[in-house]
Amino acid sequence: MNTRKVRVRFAPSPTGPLHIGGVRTALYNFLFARKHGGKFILRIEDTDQTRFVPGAEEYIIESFKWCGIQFDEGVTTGGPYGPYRQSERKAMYRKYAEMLLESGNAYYAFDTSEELSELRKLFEKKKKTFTYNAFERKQLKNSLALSKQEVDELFEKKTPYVIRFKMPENEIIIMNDLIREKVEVNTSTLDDKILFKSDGMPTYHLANVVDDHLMEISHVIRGEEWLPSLPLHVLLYKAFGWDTPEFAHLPLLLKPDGNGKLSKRDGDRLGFPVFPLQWKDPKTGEISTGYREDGYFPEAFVNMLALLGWNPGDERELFIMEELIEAFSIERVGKSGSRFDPEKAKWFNHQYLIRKSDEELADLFSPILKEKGIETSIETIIRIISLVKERVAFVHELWDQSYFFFIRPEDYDPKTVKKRWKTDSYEHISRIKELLADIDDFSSENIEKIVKAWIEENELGMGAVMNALRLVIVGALKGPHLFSIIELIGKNETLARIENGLKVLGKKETG
RNA sequence: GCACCGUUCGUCUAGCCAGGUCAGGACGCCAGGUUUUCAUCCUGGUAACACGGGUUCAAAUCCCGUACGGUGUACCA
Repeated sequence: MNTRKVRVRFAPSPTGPLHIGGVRTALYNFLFARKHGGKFILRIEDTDQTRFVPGAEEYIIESFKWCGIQFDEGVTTGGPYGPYRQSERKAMYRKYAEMLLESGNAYYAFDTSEELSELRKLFEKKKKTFTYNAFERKQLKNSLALSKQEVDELFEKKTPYVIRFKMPENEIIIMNDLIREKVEVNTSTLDDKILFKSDGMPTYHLANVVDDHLMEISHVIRGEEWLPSLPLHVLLYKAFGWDTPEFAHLPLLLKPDGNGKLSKRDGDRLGFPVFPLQWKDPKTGEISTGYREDGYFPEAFVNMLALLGWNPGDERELFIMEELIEAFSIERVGKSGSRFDPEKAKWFNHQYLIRKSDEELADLFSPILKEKGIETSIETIIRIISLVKERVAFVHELWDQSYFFFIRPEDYDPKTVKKRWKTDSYEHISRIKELLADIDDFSSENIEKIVKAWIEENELGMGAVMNALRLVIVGALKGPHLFSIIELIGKNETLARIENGLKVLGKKETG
């Protein structure tokens, strides 16, 4: 490893919402930077004007803010290496392309996109692949094949041109990757990539290498989809005479089922988000849900992503950001793609939820209650949450576990009625009603003591009586400790519910 | 097609570099326990070294091949 100051970057293209794979790449960069006391930079790679999507950059920035991933330099914060948006750096790239032209590492090419795609089709018919390489470039329209006079003529006629990298022939390039170790490739299998487009913009390859150098990036940590262009990048550094940074190519996130990498479609199909935040497509108006909107805590989301492809080497699974920074190392990132598992994502959220204080959860749950038209004190909400929070993975699921604290049952689960409302249930519950009416200390413990004593005195089955009582109080056989519910809803409500239950359920005739 | 990368329970993974473990953990699933119910929780169980060769006393671990999968192959990033 080199001993340079650690400077890493995340360099998204603002072509849409950030996919969770991208978030993970950024996260690993962030963790790596923090771990080594380095800097983390956000650079926007918007060299393709045709694919620019309004709102995408803002979306990316907001996503990281939500995740707690902070940048030390970049479009948001500025910094000494700016500008951090490639469209604003446009003027400088040409110079670098020319340096390559002068050193003989690049050349002009005048072939049009149409001509090239014709060629590709032609080759395909012959079951071959067209590659713009050392062999083919001799018969194409470029400054290597054409005479100086022909080239000058083309320039005079203002013929559009691109600048291509002159890929050397039959050289073995040996590269090192922090995750994959040695990677070898023969340059003859590569092509003369375009570095500079006819619209005056650099392609990714040129802009990326130039900016990484200028911004003194020490480690390039990016997705595995870039591994095939690593030799080009290494050759580019060499052609410029620059030191190469260290490289680490992260494995991809795969679909939960079937083959291939995780895509937006999988989320729609299987019902889980693939984006951190909700995204509305500005063109179609289509809305894709996000982890934030689905009720995930950012800590849980980050924790889940961190463990997808990386592990600490011991058996810990729950990490807050500080702990991730402490434990992270690029060497412990796996080599193979990870299937995304929505079930485990929920489990992580559950873990974070049960660790939150009742007060904090109450603050989050209050607006949901308000929306349902429930008016109650925050103290009550806190007490209810303490009773039910272990049962849920998301704040919004709290309602399903607690609505009966607020709403008197109107109907009773028919299956339970059939099974638990027995011949003498009416009698028993009527007696309990009288019993409860006389209790002054309406605490869970006291009520429980009295009711249980009564059941024992009368030698009745605990299950039979308690289930019937639960049925009239809750409306179904579910929920936390029954006496806690009774205490919370209070004496008046309890008696009213029992009365209503008796009225609706009535006496069951012996059948 | 070609190039590169990869392959341990259904899933995330430990173990591989420095060969010797009943191949460990977590999610899920199943069973039992706890409980007045449901859920939680606890305990237990389920289940994997892609295949074939080699090297070796000994291979998940080292080597070779095959299969399968992924990515790339744009004037996209």
